[in-house]
Amino acid sequence: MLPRDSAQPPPGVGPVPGADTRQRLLDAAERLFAERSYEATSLRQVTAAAGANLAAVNYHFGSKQGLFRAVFLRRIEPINTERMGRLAALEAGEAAGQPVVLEELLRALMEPALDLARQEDGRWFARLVGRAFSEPGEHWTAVDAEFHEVRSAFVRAFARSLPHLPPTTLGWRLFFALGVQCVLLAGASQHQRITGGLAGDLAPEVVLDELVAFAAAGLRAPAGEPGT
Amino acid sequence: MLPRDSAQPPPGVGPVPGADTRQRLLDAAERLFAERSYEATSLRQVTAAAGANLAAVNYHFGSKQGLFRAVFLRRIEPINTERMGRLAALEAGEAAGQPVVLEELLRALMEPALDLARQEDGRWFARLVGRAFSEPGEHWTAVDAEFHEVRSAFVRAFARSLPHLPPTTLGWRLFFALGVQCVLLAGASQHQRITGGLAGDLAPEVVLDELVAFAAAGLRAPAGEPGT
DNA sequence: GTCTATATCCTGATAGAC
DNA sequence: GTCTATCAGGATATAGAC
Repeated sequence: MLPRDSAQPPPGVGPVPGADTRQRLLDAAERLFAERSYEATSLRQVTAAAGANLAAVNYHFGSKQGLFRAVFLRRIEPINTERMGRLAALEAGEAAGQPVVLEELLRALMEPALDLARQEDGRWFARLVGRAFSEPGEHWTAVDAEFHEVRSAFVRAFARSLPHLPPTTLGWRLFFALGVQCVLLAGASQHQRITGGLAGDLAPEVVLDELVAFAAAGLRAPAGEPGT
Repeated sequence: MLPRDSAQPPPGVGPVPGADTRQRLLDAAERLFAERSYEATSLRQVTAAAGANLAAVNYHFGSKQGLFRAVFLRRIEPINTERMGRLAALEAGEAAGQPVVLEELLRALMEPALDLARQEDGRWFARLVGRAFSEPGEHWTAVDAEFHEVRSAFVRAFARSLPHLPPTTLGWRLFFALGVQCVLLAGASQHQRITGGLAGDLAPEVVLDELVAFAAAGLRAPAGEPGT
């Protein structure tokens, strides 16, 4: 009997004097899960930051994992929809005889997520989702299915775009390319520390260009590089 | 008055019937911190896995963070020593007129850590250290200083090896290159899931080659890639 | 829908006997 | 060095009044 996705108060009513508890819980949890981590964040911290009651979490989301799942689904669904739309557009052109340029495929995959990172209300989520790659925990495996469709569709598209690569090589390079994207999402704010302050800040649009250029060059690297 | 690094029982005595509690605690904590996470691991789980008493953690390491720090330092110091040694060798050749090849610089940085990942007793630590890049938490900032020396030495070497790159571009690309390494350390076991089973398993030596080839190509990508 | 109050359990840390 | 026992507090989750 949880009001999962139902019964928002009628729109256009104005400030809604305190009715959007659900929304405020999602916002607060998103920020805290990103800033600390899922395990390090307590429901007490979430409800305090949201100005809500402790019991509200269980009422609206059933459990802490349910809260995490809701935080995650709220933002990943639009992103994945946009990714699939862009991929479909590229594939339509491909069917019409226009071969897909690797850089455009990378942008179709990465730009929707990186766009979020530069919007004020999406920065926390970007940091959070960047850790999906490497952070262990049940909260992640419980939402892993949301990646499947996009992942396999893009893997197929990359395989068509790089037909000369042996499958195992392609697999590892895609792993690297997806990994760089996640690392950027998770840690862009730390890059100054990591590179020893070598680079100044870069405008976010330029960072996307850098990311795409780096990943494309890596994917296109000559195969069979000799060792030491 | 903690026996931080003192008084191991005399070597050559044999099984040491139960005297190496400290070592067993480090091993158990390393595995659990890597498998779950620092926050998700309780000291009770650690001591149970180590066959030790709960109070032993506080006796040997002072606190949970002290335990983490000890787990970390035990392995990172030899790795960083080897990295600096290899870098010094490359720089000696450089001073003698032999320019440093980018791939060799990358191998000097990455091979010591990836070697660990393929040794039975280093696999857990590899997974753990791979998350240093993106995982938040005080336990990480408390050991961050251990990276400084190696980081800045290699950043300078990369800058000399890629003199044509503007500093900001170099900064981002190094961020990406270091990020790919961490992603591989943290998630090599997950790469099958992520790439949709496209790639079979690859022998670890070959993975290093793939990583170096990918990162080198990314670092050398033509600058000023045009946007969409 | 929102609240108070509470149940149940686990957390890191410590005191002090052996 | 290792143990038992325990402290003080925080964790998730729920029951039930309003």
